[in-house]
Amino acid sequence: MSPGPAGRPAKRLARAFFNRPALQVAPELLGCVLWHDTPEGRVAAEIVEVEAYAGHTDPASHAFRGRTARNAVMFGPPGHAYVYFTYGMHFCVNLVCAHDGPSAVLLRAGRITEGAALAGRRRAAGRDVVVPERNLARGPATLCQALDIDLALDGADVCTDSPLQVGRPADWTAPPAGGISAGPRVGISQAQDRPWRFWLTGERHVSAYKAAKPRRAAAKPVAARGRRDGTMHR
DNA sequence: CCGAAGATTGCCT
DNA sequence: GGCAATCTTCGGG
Repeated sequence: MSPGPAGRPAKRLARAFFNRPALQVAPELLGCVLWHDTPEGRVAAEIVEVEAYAGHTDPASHAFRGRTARNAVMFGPPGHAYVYFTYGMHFCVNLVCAHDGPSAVLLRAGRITEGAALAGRRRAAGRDVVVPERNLARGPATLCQALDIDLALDGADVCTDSPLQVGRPADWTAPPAGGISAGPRVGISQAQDRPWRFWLTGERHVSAYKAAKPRRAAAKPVAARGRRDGTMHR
């Protein structure tokens, strides 16, 4: 038993919990609590929305095309955090599942249960705004910002002592009282038909669904490409 | 080496 | 609803 967030004792999830297919683990993470201890304090969140990503059989998975420097953690043992950087400014966090995948569960949204003031400061990030409680961790990148999760935690073992922990509250039940919903994953352009996104039905902290929309290619500059010396060509 | 897309977010119209 | 921001990663030539 590890000390969970104040007022809501949580038992740390064992490695065996993660040593299963992501599709099986994903819905069971709903209602569990993720927390990150930093010098500033602790921020904890109840997980309300997740997505499962399989390995070789899932074109939407980062691991689909094999191991690279970025996704290396997904190819390692279960129970570790796979954190990646995307869109030039955002982080997303996954929990690695069964080794024979590789597979992982993306944590998409949470309800802050401890450290809301700190989370709010991080989310405001210098802007002169007050982030509504509902939006503190409503989306994979905002969840990471609220909990200060970045590449320093890539590979962190959440099943042993690490600043990042995941626990199951003492009052956790499966299925949750309100039920679980499933639907297509957000923001992907491959395998959009697989209903591998899971969320707590009716939970207000679940992110708003946005279908993947291909971005128009950036307009090419009028100046010719491939010539930096001003040479014109036709 | 270069180009294009990306498991997104937030501001603007 | 459209799209800019911002840069890493990856695949193709």
